[in-house]
Formats: sequence, C-alpha cells, structure tokens
Amino acid sequence: MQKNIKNIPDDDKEQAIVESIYEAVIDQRLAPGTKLPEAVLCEAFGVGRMRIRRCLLVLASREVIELQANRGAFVACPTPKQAREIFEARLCIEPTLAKMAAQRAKPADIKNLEKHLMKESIAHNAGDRREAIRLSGQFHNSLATIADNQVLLKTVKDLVTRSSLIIGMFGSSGITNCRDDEHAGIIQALRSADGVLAAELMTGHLNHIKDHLQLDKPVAAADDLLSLFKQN
Amino acid sequence: MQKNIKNIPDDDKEQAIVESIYEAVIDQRLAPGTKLPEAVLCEAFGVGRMRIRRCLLVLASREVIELQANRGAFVACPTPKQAREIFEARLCIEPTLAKMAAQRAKPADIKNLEKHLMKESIAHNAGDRREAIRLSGQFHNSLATIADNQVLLKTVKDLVTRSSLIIGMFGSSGITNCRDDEHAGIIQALRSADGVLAAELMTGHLNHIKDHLQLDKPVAAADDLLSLFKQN
DNA sequence: TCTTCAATTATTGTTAACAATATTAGATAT
DNA sequence: ATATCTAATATTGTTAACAATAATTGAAGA
Repeated sequence: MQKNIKNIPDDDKEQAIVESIYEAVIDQRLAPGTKLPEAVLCEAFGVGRMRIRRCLLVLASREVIELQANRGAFVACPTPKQAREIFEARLCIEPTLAKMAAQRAKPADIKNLEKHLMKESIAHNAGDRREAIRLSGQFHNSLATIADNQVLLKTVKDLVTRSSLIIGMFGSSGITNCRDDEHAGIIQALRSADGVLAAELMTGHLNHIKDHLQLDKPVAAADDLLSLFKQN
Repeated sequence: MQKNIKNIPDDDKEQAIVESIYEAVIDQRLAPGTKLPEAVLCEAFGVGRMRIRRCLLVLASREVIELQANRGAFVACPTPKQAREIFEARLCIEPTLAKMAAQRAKPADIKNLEKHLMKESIAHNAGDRREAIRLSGQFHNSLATIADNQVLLKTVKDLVTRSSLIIGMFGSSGITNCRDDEHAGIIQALRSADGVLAAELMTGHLNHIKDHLQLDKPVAAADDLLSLFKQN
C-alpha cells in the first residue's frame, strides 16, 4: 500500500517564507545589502527562530542572501563579476529554453503568455516600475514552465531573482529593463513554433538587458523590514 | 580599510561535510535511498547535531538528498521524469559551456585535461568503474572551471552529482557511461579552439550517456527502499 | 505461520537557556 | 568637536533537555 510521504513538517510554511523573501527581492522591496535580523523576521512571519534560520540557510545556499559570521543575514550584493557570470549563464540557458518552449507550447500556454504580456504593458504604461520588473521576471519563468522542465525552472528562477538584485545595483534607474515588445516578439515566435527564432530573440533580449547595466557603480542601502512583510 | 569579512563560523567545516557527501554520492558509495541518520553523521564527522542538520538542509535544497518529516534524510531517488529533466538540462547547458571553454582554454588548461584523461583511461582499463565515474564527472566540472563561470560551475556540479544517482538507478551495469574517447574528442576540439565542434561533441556525448539509461527499469518504490538499504 | 495490535525503543523536531560576538552608547582626553 | 577606549546592550551561535513522531519488538489471536 502506498503510504503518503510527508515532507518536513510545516515545510509548506517555510517554503512560503522563502518564497516571500524571493518575491520581495524580485520586486526590489528588499534592496541589496539590507540586513535581515532574525528577530524581525520571526515577528513578521510569526514563527520561531529555528524556522527563520532554516529559511535563511536555504536562501544563502541559493545566493539570494549572504550569511556573515556573528553578524547575520544580508540581501546579496552581486559583484560586477557575478553579474557578468549570471547573465552569461542566462545567455547560456535561456535561448535554448526558449527553443524548447517554442517546440512544446500549447495554445493555452500562448494564451496565458498573451494575458501576461497585457499585464506587463499596463504596468509599464502606468509607470509602475516595480510591478513591471516583477512581471518581466515572471515571463522568463513562464517559458521554463512551458518547457516543462522543473530543473531548468528552478535554475532560471534563481538567476532571474539575482538579476533583480543586479538591476537594483547596476541598472540605469530611468530605463525599463525588460522591454515588453521584445517579450511580444518571443511570444510571436512561440506562436509560430519557430524555436530558432525564439532562441535568437531571447539572446538579443538578454543582451539588451545586460548592455543597459553599468557594472561600475556605487551601492544603495537598507530599508525597514517589519512593515514590508507585516500585511500577512 | 577593508575589513576581513568572515563567513559563518566553521562554515569551512560544514562545507567540507557537504562536499564529502557530494563525493560519496558521485562515487556511488552512497546508493539512492540510503538513509542518513543524524547520529551516524555526527559520529562520522565529529560534529554536533546542529551542524549536521544544516548540512542536510543544504543538500536537500540542492536535491541531492530528500528530507522526510520525522523520518530523516535519504539519498535522493531521481524518478525517470527527473532523470529526463536533468539530462535535458545538461543538454541545454553543457554544449554551450563547452563552446565557452573552447574559446577560453589556455594551454595549461589543455594540459590539465590531458592529464585528467590519462587518469580516466587508467581507471577505465583497470575496470575501476567507481573511479571512472568519478573522474568522468570531474571532467565535466573541469570544463565549467575553464569557462570561468562560477554560476554555471555550481549548476553543472549539481547536475553531474545527480547524474551519478541516475546512473546508479537506471544505468546498465556493464556499460561504462562516459566513454573517455568522447572526452578525448572534446579535448581535441578545445585544443583547436573549435567551439562549435566542442558543442556538437558534447551534445553527442550527453545523448550517448542518456541513451544508455533504462528509464523504464523496474525501480523499487520509496517504501521498499527503506527496507532494502537497512544496514543499521 | 502469519497478522494485528500495543508497548517499547530510537530518531527526529522544537524550545529555551546560555555563550560568544558584534554593535552601540558614553565617558574621557586631546 | 573629534577620536578613542570601555562598558552596556543587542544579536547571533550553540548546547542540552524535552516533545513528538516513527520504527521496532513481542505477544496474542486466528
């Protein structure tokens, strides 16, 4: 008889906390270098210190935060070198991923992407930079989802998250980073199941983002945290 | 003044423990499904339970082991679906990585690879399957090192490690999985700085490995694995 | 002999107290 | 006022005891 194997108890809750911090990083509500004190996070998420510490360790293992001895957790500050490596990794992975997505996209997938694109466009026109960044990251994750590969999805998700940090540190503040018309082009390539075109467009797209970075630029500082997570 | 920022105290030791378990998985000294009791690991590495638990969490976050609620840690048992996704991910990443390596390989890199290949050949001829698997995994990591991209290195390392688990579960026991002559071909491509060829050869190489898997092999259910490996 | 159930044992998960370290605040001196 | 050193505070890291759960054992019954 098949026994129902449970994961770590309240793993769901911890996963939710990790996810919540991921989201905050993607949305740039958590700037690079922000300190994440255990006590504050315990308060914010209403859990014990042990849980928070586990979440922080997972986040550190994904290099979304950095742990310093006896000093605590800080949102990661990617170096220019790391930024180059991350975008190089994205250029290595995502074009092929786009190709895979083009080969596998079902009509429902295309429809979802179109819906997504509209949201992007709205956020963009409304000047909601934060939402625009969030959605455009989500677009890249969506391709991994369509390609139906959990391994690559997780990898891309980490890279996209860290890209948000990079953009936060090295991005020209005035310029939108993911141009939604480029996303539109990729969707069009998926629609016509043109994998090679999708890959080419993705390469160009990532290069555009990368080229708009100023990889020699000073850093920003911290915000207050409790209010950020408090509305649970 | 540049302050010497230390990481988590004895982070080195924990990293060594994690690395040690990685190695054991790669070498197939730890079979899929093997239970990893905290007490045993504490004894083996001479550290407290807290340390071990942190290590296990990191390993779980990399999907090298699986944590089950109130039951403990087990070496991961990749499913056929996961196996396909992992090799698909490798096919997505490593050909491009090989291309990058070909563009960046210095003479010293080539020399190291040749030395490595010789070791592989020796292990292969000696019929030391375990060592052969270990070395051939290391070959793939070496390319990531030559490509000089830490992000991709870490990703590939995880994929190679999990590939060892896959080979352990689905591999035909008689057949060597990484054929060293294919490695030799890739090295030759690097030597002549032919990135496109290196990528093609890598694609073929990974496909060969994948094709030698029997992904519909009767695999013991997770529950049965427990009793299968109970050696305590 | 094989099942089933209960009691025991072993293992994992959590908590709270404590230790170690870093940060802050305050006093003193230049 | 500024800088420096020291004491006080706050935060992180560790430990050990305890709680919760699963695995094992053994007995009873079919």
